[in-house]
Amino acid sequence: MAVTLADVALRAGVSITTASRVLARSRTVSPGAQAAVERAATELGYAGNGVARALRRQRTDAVGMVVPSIRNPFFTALVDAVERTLQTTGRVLYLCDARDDVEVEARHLRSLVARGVDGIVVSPCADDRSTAAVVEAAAHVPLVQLDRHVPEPVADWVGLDDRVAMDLVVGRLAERGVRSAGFVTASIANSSTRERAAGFADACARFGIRTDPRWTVPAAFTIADGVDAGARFVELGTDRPAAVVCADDLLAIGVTHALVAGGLRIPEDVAVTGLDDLEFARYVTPPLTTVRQPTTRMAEEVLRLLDRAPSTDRTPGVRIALPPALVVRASA
Amino acid sequence: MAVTLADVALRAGVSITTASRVLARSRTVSPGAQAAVERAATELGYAGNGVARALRRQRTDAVGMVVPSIRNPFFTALVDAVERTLQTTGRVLYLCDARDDVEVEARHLRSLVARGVDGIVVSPCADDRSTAAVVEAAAHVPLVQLDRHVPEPVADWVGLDDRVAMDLVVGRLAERGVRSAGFVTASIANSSTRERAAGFADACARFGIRTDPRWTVPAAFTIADGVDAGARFVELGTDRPAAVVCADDLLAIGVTHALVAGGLRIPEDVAVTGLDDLEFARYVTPPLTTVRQPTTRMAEEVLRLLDRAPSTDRTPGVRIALPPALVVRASA
DNA sequence: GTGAAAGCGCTAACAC
DNA sequence: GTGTTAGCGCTTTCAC
Repeated sequence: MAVTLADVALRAGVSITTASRVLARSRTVSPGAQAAVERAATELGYAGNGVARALRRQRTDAVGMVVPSIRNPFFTALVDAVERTLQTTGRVLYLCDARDDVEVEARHLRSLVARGVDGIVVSPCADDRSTAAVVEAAAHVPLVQLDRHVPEPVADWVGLDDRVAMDLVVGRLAERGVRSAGFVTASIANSSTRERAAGFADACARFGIRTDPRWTVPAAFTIADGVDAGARFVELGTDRPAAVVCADDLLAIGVTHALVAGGLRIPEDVAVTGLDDLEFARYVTPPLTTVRQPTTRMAEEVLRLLDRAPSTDRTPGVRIALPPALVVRASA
Repeated sequence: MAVTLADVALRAGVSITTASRVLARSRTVSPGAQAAVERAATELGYAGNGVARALRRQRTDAVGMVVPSIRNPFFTALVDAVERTLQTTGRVLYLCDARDDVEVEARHLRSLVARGVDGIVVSPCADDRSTAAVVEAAAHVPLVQLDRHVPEPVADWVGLDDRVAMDLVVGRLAERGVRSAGFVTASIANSSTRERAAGFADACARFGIRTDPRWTVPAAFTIADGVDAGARFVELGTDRPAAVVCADDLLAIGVTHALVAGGLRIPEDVAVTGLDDLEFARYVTPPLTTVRQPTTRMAEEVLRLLDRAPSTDRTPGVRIALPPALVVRASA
């Protein structure tokens, strides 16, 4: 059996309460008792029981995070930022990977709630199909959405201003004299894909850039799907647009790969843009012109919202859209 | 306040015990009571309290995992594999990122132990400096090391047969007629770096490939450090080796980038090899020749060891080295 | 088949 | 400053 507070107290010759007080630093204790308890604890290898502690205190000092896919470097960057920020408050982060599956996502959400985390940060993998689970979780514990969000304003959200992002990208293309552009995105319905598609269309209209339904290629947020999409543009021959705007960097990396394989020069024959600014973006050939997401800033805002006292104005559905920054490299 | 079992029982008109039996499916209950409890539970939105449950049952059905860096795609691939395997047993995985910091690693390990996870999977970021924390955690809960391991045989380990991996890579180079090779690795002391360096040296000796201290470049497991290392080889001019063997794919990607930027042709002027077979490895220019780690197999073995009944022969320090597979692409 | 009661290990009143 | 007492919400004997 694991050693308990009672064991420590017994050995130190004090009451359980006193032992608790020194080990949890909750109140001042006489130097003698202090020393005795500490000594007994180390001698016994006392590790504490966080489960009992959590049950009694009704809090765990842990926050849960659920991301659509841990294989997507953008989300790991986000996780990294959240962890780093969280660490300053002495809490730990439990990360769960939904693996792009709403069922798995729902399971993780329920599990985190049941485990009594003090808060949840989630990027719901799919719009409406994620809604029920997010609403359910939000009913039990403070929850804020990061990057993606479900349609209804059931919980706060922090993410990128996708409209501005698309504006920056398309504006850059216009500046280069591009007059026609295609769009590659993930076909799954979620807030990111929707906003970016709409933003792309608007921006093209504004800058007088021609678009065409045949140039809108649905995929998933993976390099492999980007390769497939890129191949489609190669097949198009001279009917292809002067640029391909991608909804994220993974797709752009794949598209780039396929276009180059198809013998096209980037950006001379086709310009390519991404979105995220992954670390890899600068190491592909040619280096990717993209838009950077302010992940650190996002993490800070998310935790600020999460820690908002429940008493203060809990207007649910606060939306914080952070501004992106254009990163010009060689691809466009 | 959250709704408890008592609330459900009250509303269903049964005892707490009966409600518990229905909700935990622990014993058969009369159909009437069964229905009443289930109805009351949904009406009240009962979510259960995993903390109380865990305290009483002395288990959490959760396993913790600590990786050196979530920014390294190899570890996320590993996490993915472990999660996928774990899911089949109905348990959840809590992932912690040590961010290459032994202090953070130790904190996470302690936190997981205190939180009563049923098991821990850890890839210790640094050899000896990780030992104390790993030993401490292993003393409290079943623990197995994955990929990296601390020097002492304090806990089981599952990983790659690094010697064989280096043999495959160097053998491939020899096959191509390479007669001299440099080595780029992370300078931090851990089992992976040590084994791979030794394996490289041995294999070169066996295949009659010349090495040189000046060609051994220490770095960290990042693309950026690979770029720096690659630049060093460019500076070497004609003194450079005919091949650069990298201890992982991130380094190889960076080295490739720098060599190309330096005007060298790969593999004609310099061959480059990696290790891991990240998804990204096939999309760099030129596609990377590397060695694949059997992540799925690793995950299975890790969980098998973790779930070994404590009663059975607990010979600590079982080491399972899985065989790698050479993946030949254009870079070597 | 059902319920009363004990208790997992800890913290927080509340006395002293 | 210290200890006694009463739970946190649940599962599990043990009677009925």
